[in-house]
Amino acid sequence: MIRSSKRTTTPVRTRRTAEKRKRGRRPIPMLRQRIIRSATELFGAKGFEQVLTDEVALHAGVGKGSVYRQFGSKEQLYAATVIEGFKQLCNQIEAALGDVQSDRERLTTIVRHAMAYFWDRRQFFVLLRDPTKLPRAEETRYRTERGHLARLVSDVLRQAGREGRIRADLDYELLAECLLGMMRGVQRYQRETVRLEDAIDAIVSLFLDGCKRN
Amino acid sequence: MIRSSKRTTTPVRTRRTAEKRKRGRRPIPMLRQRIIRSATELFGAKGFEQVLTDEVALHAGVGKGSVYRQFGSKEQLYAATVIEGFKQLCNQIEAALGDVQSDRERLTTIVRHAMAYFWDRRQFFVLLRDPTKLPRAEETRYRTERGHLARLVSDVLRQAGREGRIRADLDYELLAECLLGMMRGVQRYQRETVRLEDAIDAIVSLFLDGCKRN
Amino acid sequence: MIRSSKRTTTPVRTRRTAEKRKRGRRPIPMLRQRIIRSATELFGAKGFEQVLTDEVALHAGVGKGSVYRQFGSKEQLYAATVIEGFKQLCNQIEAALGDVQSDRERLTTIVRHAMAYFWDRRQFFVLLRDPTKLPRAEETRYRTERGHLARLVSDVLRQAGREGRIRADLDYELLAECLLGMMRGVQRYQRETVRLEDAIDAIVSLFLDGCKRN
Amino acid sequence: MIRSSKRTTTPVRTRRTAEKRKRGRRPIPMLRQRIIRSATELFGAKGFEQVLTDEVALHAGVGKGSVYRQFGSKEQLYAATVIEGFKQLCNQIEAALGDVQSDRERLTTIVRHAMAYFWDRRQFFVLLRDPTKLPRAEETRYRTERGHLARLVSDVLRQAGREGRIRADLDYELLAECLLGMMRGVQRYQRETVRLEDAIDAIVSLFLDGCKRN
DNA sequence: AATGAATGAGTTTTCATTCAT
DNA sequence: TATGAATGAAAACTCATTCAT
Repeated sequence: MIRSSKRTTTPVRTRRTAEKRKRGRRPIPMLRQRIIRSATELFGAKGFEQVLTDEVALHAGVGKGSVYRQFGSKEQLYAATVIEGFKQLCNQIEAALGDVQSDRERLTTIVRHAMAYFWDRRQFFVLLRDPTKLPRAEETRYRTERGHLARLVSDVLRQAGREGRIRADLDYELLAECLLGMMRGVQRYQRETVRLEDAIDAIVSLFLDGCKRN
Repeated sequence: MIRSSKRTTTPVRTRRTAEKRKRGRRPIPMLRQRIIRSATELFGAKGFEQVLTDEVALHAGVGKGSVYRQFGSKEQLYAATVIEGFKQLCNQIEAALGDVQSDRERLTTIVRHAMAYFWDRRQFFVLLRDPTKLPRAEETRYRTERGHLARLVSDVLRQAGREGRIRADLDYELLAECLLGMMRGVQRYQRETVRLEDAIDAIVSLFLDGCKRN
Repeated sequence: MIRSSKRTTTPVRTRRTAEKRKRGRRPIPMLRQRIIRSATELFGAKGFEQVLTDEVALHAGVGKGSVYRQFGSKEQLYAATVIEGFKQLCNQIEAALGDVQSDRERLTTIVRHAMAYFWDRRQFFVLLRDPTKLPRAEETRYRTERGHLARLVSDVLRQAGREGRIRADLDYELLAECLLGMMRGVQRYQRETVRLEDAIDAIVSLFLDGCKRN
Repeated sequence: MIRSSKRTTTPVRTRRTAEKRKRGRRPIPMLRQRIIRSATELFGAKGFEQVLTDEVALHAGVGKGSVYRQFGSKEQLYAATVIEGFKQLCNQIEAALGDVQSDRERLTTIVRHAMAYFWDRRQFFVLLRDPTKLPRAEETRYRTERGHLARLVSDVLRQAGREGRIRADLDYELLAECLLGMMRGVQRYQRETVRLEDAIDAIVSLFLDGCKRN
C-alpha cells in the first residue's frame, strides 16, 4: 500500500495549530493534500499525458476512487495541481520579496524562486494545453494564478518604472512574459550545461541591462 | 525499409535515372510531403496527443496505412514533422540573414521569422517531450535541427562579441535560449494582447538593451 | 499485479479471512473462471487467431477490460486457458484411474477422457505454436502441464513394463506421444466416420497389440 | 532482391531435360513454382498466420502483386502449397514403394518419407484449419490430396489384410490416421530427444506389433 | 504481365471513469 | 466515505488486398 512519506508534516501541524485556516480537523483535505503532492511530483516530472491516474493514487497511498471524488477528473486534478503550485510559488516569492529593496535583487528573488520551483517540475512550464476544456471555475482560477505569477514580475517593473529607475515606455506585462520565458528556455535547454546560480544571474542581468556593451 | 539514404544519392540518381523507379506502381508524387504538411498543421495547432493518426491521414487525403508506411509510428511522424519545420525555418532565416548587417536587424530577422513560423504552430514550441523515445537516428537529427536554430542566434552574438559590439563576458548559448524562450513566452501568453511587430521589437530591444534606463 | 501467489496462501487466508478482501469493490465472484470457460470454448472451437478478444469478453458477459486486467494479453489468456484445460483433464484422468487395474482399462480410461475432452476442443490439439513468446512463468507452466498429460500415459507403460506385461525395450515417452498423436489423428480426420467408442477401442487395441495377426 | 537459393536444381534440370511435364518453357509456371517453394518453406516453418504475404514475395524474389495474380489470396496460396506438398510427398512415396515388398518395409518407407518431409515443415501437420473457407475447387483438391496420403497407408494395410498377414477386422482408414497421427506426435514432442531412424522404427514396430509382450 | 506503393478494415490494447461494497 | 475491481470508448497499428504504372 506504500502509504508513503508523511515527512515532516506531523510535527509542523503540532507546532502551528493556531494558524486559522483549515487546521481544524477536516477529515478530507488531508487526503486531498496528499493527492496534490503526489500529482505535483508526477505531473511535474512527466507531464500530463504520461501520468496515469492509478500512478497518482498509488503514489499518494490513496484509492483511485478518492482521486475522482476529490477532483472529478484527471483534467481537474491537473488544474488543481498547477494552481496550487502557482499559489505556493507566489506565496514564497511574496514572502521573500518583503525583505528586499533593489530592483535587481527583487527580480533575482523572483527568478531564483521560480527556477528552483520548476527545476524539479520541468513539465509545469508546459502547463494547461487548453484551459478551455476545464470547467469555467477552474479555468478562471487557473488564469488568475498564472496571471499572479506574471504580475509579481510586472509589479516590480511597474514600480521601478514609476520611480524612474527603468524605462517608462515599456509594456510591463509583455516584459514579464519575456522574463518567465527566458527562465523556461534556460531550464529546458541549458540545465545540463550551466549552474543554476549562473543562470539566474545571467537572466536578471540580461533582463535589466541587455547584451549591448555600454 | 528501402527508402534509405538520400544524402549522397543525388549524383547517383542523375547518372542512372533510367533504371530506377521503373517497376511497380509509381509513388504518388508528394505523398510524404502532403502528410508532413498536414501533420505540421495539426500537431502545430493541437499538440501531439490531441491529434489522431487518422486525422492526419484524412487531412492529407491519404490512407492511414501510408502514414505508417512512410513514418513507422506516430512518434516518428511527429519527429519528422518538427525536424522538417526547423529545417525550413532555419533555411528561411539563413536566406534572410544574407542581406542584413546590423546586429539589431539580424536579431530582428531571426525573431520575426521564428515568431511568424510559430504563430500558427504554437504547439511546436513544446517540442519533443522525450526525444529519448525516438529511434537513435531521429533523436540525433532532432537535436541537430533544434540546435541549429539556437546556433543561428548564438552565431550572431558570437560575431558581435568578437567584434566588440556586445559584451564579451557572456554565455552566448545561454543567451540564445533566453531569446528563444522570450519568443515562446510572448507567443503563448501575450498573443492576444499585443501586435506581432510590437512584440518583435520589444523582444529585440529588451535583448540588446535591457530594461534599465540608460 | 497484486493477484500474486496462490500457492502457499491458502493456509494464510484461513487465518486472516477477516482482514482481507475488505476495501473497494469486491471482485465479481467467478469472473476469472467465467472468462476461462468462454475462452476454452471459443479457442477450442476456432483456434487462437480466429477468436477476437471482444468475442471472449462478450461470450463471458464481461467487459473487455476485465479480460486484460485478468490476463494481460490475448496470448497469456490463451496460455492460461490451455494450461487450465490440461490441468482439469489430468485431474479427471487421475481420479478415474484410481478404480482401474488392467493395463488395457487404464489406457482406455486415459484415451476416453482425453478424446472426450478434445472432442469439443479440437483446436486444442494444436496448442501453443510458440510457447517461447510467453512470459517465462507461463511457458514453464505450459510445458509442465502438457508434460503431465504425456506422463500419465508413460507412467502406465512404465509400470506395465516393470511388471513385465509389456516389452521392456521401449521408449515409453516416445510411445506416449504416439498414443496422444493417434488420438489427435483420429479426432481430426475420422470424427465424422467413426463412433467415439469404436475409435477408443481401436486406438487402445492398436497400441497394445499392433496390426499384425498373431 | 535476394533471388535466393536455386541450389542443385540447375544441374538437375540439365540432366533430365527429357522429363515430359512442364519442361517446355512456360513463362509463368516458373514464377509460380518459385512462389510455392518459398511459401512451403515459410508456412512449413512458421504456420499460416505467422507468415506475411510480403515475406513470401520477398523470399521468392517476386513482386507481391504476382503472388495475388497467381493465387488469388493468401488462403489459396496456402492451399496450393499444402496440396503441392502432399502431391510431391505422395509421388516420392509411390516411387519408393515400387521396389519394396514386405509390409514392414512398405510402412517404413512411407513413414520415413513422411517424417523426412515434415521434419522441416513441422507446421504442415497442422494443415488447413478450416478448408470450408476455401473456394470449392481448392477444398476438393485439398481433401483429395490429403486423402491420398492416408490412402497410401490404408492401401498397404488393405492388401496385407486381404492377403491375411494382418488382422482383417480392422478399420484401415482409421488405422492410417493413427499412423499419421503418431508421426505427428513424435515429430512435435520428441524431435529433440530421439533420433529420426529410431523414431521411424519405433512407430512402425508399434503399429505392427503393439506394446504387448508376445 | 509484373510490380510494389497505397489502402483501410480489422485487431489488440490502454486507461479514464464508474460503481458495488 | 473510501476503495479498487470492472468497464468500454478510443487509439495505435497491422497486413491482406487493390491498383496505377
